[in-house]
Amino acid sequence: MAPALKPEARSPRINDPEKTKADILAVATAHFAERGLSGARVDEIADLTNTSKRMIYYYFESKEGLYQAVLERAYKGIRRIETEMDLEATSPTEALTHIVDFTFEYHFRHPEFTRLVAIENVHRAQYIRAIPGLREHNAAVITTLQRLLDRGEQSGEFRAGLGAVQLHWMISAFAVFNVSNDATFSYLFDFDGANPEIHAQRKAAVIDAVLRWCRA
Amino acid sequence: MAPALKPEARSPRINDPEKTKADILAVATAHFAERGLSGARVDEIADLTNTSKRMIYYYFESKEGLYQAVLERAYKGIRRIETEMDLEATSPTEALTHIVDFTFEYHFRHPEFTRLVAIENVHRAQYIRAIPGLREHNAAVITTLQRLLDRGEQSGEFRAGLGAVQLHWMISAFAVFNVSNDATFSYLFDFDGANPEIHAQRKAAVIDAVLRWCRA
Amino acid sequence: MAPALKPEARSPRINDPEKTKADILAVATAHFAERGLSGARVDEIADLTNTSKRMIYYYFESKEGLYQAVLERAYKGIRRIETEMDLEATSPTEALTHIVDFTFEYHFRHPEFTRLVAIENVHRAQYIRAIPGLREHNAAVITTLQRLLDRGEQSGEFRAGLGAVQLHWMISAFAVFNVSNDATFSYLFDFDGANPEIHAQRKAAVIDAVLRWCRA
Amino acid sequence: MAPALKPEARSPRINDPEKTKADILAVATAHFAERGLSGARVDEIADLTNTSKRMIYYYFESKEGLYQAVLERAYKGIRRIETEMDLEATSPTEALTHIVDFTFEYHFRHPEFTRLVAIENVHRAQYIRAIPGLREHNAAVITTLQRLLDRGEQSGEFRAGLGAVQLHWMISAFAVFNVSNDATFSYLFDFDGANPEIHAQRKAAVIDAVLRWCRA
DNA sequence: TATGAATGAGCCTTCATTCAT
DNA sequence: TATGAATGAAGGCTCATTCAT
Repeated sequence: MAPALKPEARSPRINDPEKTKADILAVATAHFAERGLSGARVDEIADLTNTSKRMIYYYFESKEGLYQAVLERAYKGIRRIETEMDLEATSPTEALTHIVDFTFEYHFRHPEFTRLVAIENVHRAQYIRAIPGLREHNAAVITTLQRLLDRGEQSGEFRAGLGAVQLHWMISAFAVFNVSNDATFSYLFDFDGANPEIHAQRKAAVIDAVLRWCRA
Repeated sequence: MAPALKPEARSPRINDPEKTKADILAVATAHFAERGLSGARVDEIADLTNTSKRMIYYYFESKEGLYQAVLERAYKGIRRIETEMDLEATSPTEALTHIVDFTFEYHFRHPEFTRLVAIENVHRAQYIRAIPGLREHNAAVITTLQRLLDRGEQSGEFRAGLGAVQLHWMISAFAVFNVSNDATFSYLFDFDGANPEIHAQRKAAVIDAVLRWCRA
Repeated sequence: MAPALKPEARSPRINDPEKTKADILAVATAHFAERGLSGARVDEIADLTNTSKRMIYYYFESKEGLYQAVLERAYKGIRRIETEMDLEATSPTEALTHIVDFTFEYHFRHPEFTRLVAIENVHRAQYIRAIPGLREHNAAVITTLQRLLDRGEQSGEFRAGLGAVQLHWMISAFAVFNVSNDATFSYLFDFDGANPEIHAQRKAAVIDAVLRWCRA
Repeated sequence: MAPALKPEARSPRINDPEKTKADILAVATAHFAERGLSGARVDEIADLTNTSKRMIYYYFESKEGLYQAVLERAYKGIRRIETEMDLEATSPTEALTHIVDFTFEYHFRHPEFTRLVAIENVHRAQYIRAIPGLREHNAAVITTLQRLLDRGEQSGEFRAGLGAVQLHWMISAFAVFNVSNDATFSYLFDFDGANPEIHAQRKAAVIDAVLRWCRA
């Protein structure tokens, strides 16, 4: 009988489910963000992982299951941070400035998230529908903004009749487009969004635009 | 015995290169916009065509060649119409309103174009680089906007120091995001961008935001 | 009605059957010799031709028909020159030297012919069987050699019992192997057969070997 | 109801990498030798195998990768046997006789090897360049022959000034040509190399020719 | 829990050849 | 005689997934 190989001689064996899953998710997030759902390759993801391809199927059942898990984790990221913002302490204008700044920066610093959202839109939001609790959370964002608009209206800083959803839409448009369309835009207009100076200018313009839209 | 099929009933033999190419391009545009580059299937495109799969390779050499041709045609569409706008005849404010309105509507009515741009961004603008003359045209858009900003500054309607590229960026952000992220946004916020009323409101808000950003 | 294009404006039109065929054959010879029968591409041959692909089928019926025509022309080349040799005028040893020298040089200077023969052997001599009169000619070569061996035996220069076919086989082995296996041999032994000095030495060795084999 | 197939009756699942690879290599060797690189069909090879086409790509990556592996294995065959010859024990003449005989027979009994070499030459030795250690081994053959020539010169059996590479070239020419050009030669001269009597005669002539060339 | 081996279905592409003019 | 357009069949290769251990 052939003697069994010593564990040390074999490829690293993790044997910690949570770690294994986290490892796969991290790799898959980068890969899906880079290549899209159909462009991604399960083999490539597995190769970049500390585990084998089989484990992907063991934990996530299918390529699409993995993609869904990736989406879920990505949305959890922005959710967690959003809820940490303290907006009540400052003036409405300051709070709004903070929100726009934060949103813009978050997308800029998490391009994988922004790209995943773009990819998910190519698939007509087919997969986020399976993520539980997602809509509920986002309702919370709207509530927050509505409260802010109300406060601003009362203080006389903001004009009346503004919709919280429309405001969120506007802020999102800027934050998302900045990342998701940077490739074509910076190519077509020699206007590199990754350049720190341009980034700062653009963010200032965006904050300015939102404030002007809200101001009384 | 089965009677011989009439020529018209058989798989049509076109023998008109332009027609054949146009047919393929039309089908491919819809298909790529729907599925993305990697998600698209050459077989499916061919099946929806009046010709065979072989002709796709005859005229476009590869799946990517076809995709590039689709992109080129799509960009030509918005280019042609843009150059037809007469902006000199009206006041700066009216002209700007017209531009924003038009851009917003164009993307809304040509979701395939907008989706193709999103898809191309997933691929880091890799394929539009091969389209000749694209950047030159877009430089023209900037020139047009700059002239408009200048006129507005002289007439006292617009404030000084605004950048034409930044303005174009802003308008594009709204027009593109409105279509490309509609799936996730309308799902998450029950806010259907295809609804005519919502569409009108949103367009008004967008025009408003741009004008307020420019106004002196 | 669209006016007909002037002849000058179109791609060169030969309209001389013999010239067209010769053009195709020349291109095809080089191509088949380079790539083999299955490796050759009708499209590539057509592209290198002054005519169109359709003409290949018009004159040669099929890829294999063209290949056969190429083989036939190649064999005609060596046949014509062989019959021009005057071997009767000189001594048997001189005549044999001349034959070996000539055969060795002919193959060396017509590598396409030698390569075509190698390719035809890969196909188990399947296509030369269709060339009329080929075997008859080669019988002539044997007759010539037999006469030479007889003369040599009578003059006492050559030993008795040598077979003309075996002699031809030997000479052919050297002449053919020198070209057809040069690629592997020169790679494996750093022994470039195309180098003039090596070529001369090798030819001398070959002539020497044949003469020693025949000598009484 | 149809009874379930016994495992043995189903498409065999080997699960033994070495066996699977060996199976593929054996089939592919015969197929490539028969059809050439471009003429070979991966599907056909797969069909003759105990595994599926997919496994060919699993182990050999591509058709060319398989072809390379086939070449490597074929060259290893002749290498192994060559090194087993004991040449030091006998007289130079006997040793040389043995080498020529052995080489001639080896090629004759392994026509696939000889044909593969011919095919590789059609491809200008493009693929053997990737086989590691091949040239080093062949250098060994030359060393062996040189030692033999030296011994023969000292014993007075061989003449001086003979080159080992040229000697190897000559022996190879006979051994290779005998197989690789048998199809055309035996067709053209009604001289079937596979006939045992002719084979024996020819081998004798070849040994004779080589010895006469070397003899003092 | 973990893995290397194995696979069927299907994808992109190419090829020799023919049709319409 | 000549040509560009068109094509069915097949070829090489890849993919997500499952099996045996």
